[in-house]
Amino acid sequence: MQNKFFITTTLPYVNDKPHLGFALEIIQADIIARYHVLMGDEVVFNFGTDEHGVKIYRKAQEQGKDTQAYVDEYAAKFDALKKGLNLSYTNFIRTSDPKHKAAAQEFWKICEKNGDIYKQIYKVKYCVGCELEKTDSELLDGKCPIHPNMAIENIEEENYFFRWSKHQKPLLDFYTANPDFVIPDFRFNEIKKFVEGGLKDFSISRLKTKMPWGIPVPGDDAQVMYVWFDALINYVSTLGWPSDEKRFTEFWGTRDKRNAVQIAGKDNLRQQSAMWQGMLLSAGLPLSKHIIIHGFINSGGQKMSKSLGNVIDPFEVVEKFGTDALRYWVAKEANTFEDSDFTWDKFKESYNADLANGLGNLTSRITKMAATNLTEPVSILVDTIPDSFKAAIEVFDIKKAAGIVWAEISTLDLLIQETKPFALAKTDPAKAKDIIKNLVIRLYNIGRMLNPILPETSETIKTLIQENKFPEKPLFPRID
RNA sequence: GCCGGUGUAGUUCAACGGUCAGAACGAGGGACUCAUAAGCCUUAAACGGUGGUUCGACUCCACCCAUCGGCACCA
Repeated sequence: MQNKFFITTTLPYVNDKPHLGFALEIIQADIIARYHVLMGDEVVFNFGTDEHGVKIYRKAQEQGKDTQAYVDEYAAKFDALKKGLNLSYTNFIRTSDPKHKAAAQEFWKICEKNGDIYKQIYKVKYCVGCELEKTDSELLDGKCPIHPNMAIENIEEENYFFRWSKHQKPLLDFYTANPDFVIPDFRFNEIKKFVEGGLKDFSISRLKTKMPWGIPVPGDDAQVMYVWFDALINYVSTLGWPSDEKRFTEFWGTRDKRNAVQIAGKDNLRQQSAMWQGMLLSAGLPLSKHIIIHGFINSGGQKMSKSLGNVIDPFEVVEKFGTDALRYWVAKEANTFEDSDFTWDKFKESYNADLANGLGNLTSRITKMAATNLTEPVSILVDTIPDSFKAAIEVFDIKKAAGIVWAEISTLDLLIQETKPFALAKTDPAKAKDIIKNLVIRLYNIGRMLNPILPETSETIKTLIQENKFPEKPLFPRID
């Protein structure tokens, strides 16, 4: 039976255009998803947009737009990533989708029935100057840093709470029983420590009068769901839960065979690996299989920020150097689990070394020798992907997998140098042909390994080999 | 403040209680030419600091310095 594979990114919040950090996440997910397709699995790869919440509501009002029109516009921008980054996602879910809304309400009802949702007075600190609610961590000596001479008001409102505290023990037991639940391990330690420290129930609704843009709480017209509660449910609503039980079970898995792989940034560690899992426990659904946590991308050693002017736009990379150049950077140069640093200079250096001088040049020299010396295309009988490559991707270590591909590229360059087929062609054509055929086969296998990482380049290489042609133009021209 | 991580060549990363601490990129030199002045060979280049444990530490311990992250409602 065909293996089912499910992977999802987090849903970006639609208050800004896609940035390089999110491109990293979705390209990583895409590489993993494409790998599983290559291995013959049936894959659901989920992505979409998180469209509720007060920030979005305000932003739409600022721009004088209807909220739905505003989110439609942003959803389209994010969906454009598919083409720009050559993504293979199968599902694009929007939290404003009626099916998602219905799923969120059903999820709520189950949690409520199981005694995990209750009403309580919720105290919020409010800065009159900002006209915003503030958290303790945002305050300096109990005052708003922007308006230090204005008093912070304490507002009380009645909200629904989720009984997270009840699930502390089950969560910890689950963590212990599944030592590879969160990847990498240092993030797992972080969340374990956090949960061990005790879980405080969190608020999962807001007054509709204050925040009209949200999913109505079942049975209470005065309240809407807080975005977190609503948004996390997309991971199951995208699979048709609760109505399509078969599909849900196949891809999300069961308690005995959990199947859902989630990828998220380090700022999402808690939400994905503790809050969401607590919600799943409450709803009686299987937990996720893996939560993969990636780092952030800095630029020149500093956080990207508009004021520093060091923000890197992923589309600019794509426009200048192509989609595969960006995908290459994410896979081979960026750290898979730790923070990474992007600068144009370093990008160009590695592009020249690995894509122009490495992969591109190797493809040219081998296909040129093949086209010159072989009368017909080499027939590829077996497709071989090294076990080490498979092992790396199966533990989501994309950078390691990419390293294996580039090690093979170096090996072939060296092999050409040592066996000199270009010289042998003049003295011993038969032997030269054998060597060239072998090089072509090994190049083909590089192309196959590149299928998940650089889909377009992979296809180009395979086509050149199948047609016994060489590239008219360099695959990756050098950058000066 | 509390907890945790990190600190190795110009840069990004490895490794190990004990042969000259590895690699890649970058830099210098060389021979070649199938290829995108690419590839190959080659040279130079590093263990944050102070003590301690040990026959012996980059690797273990203590302290110091530097740096990063977490410490709950921030999507």
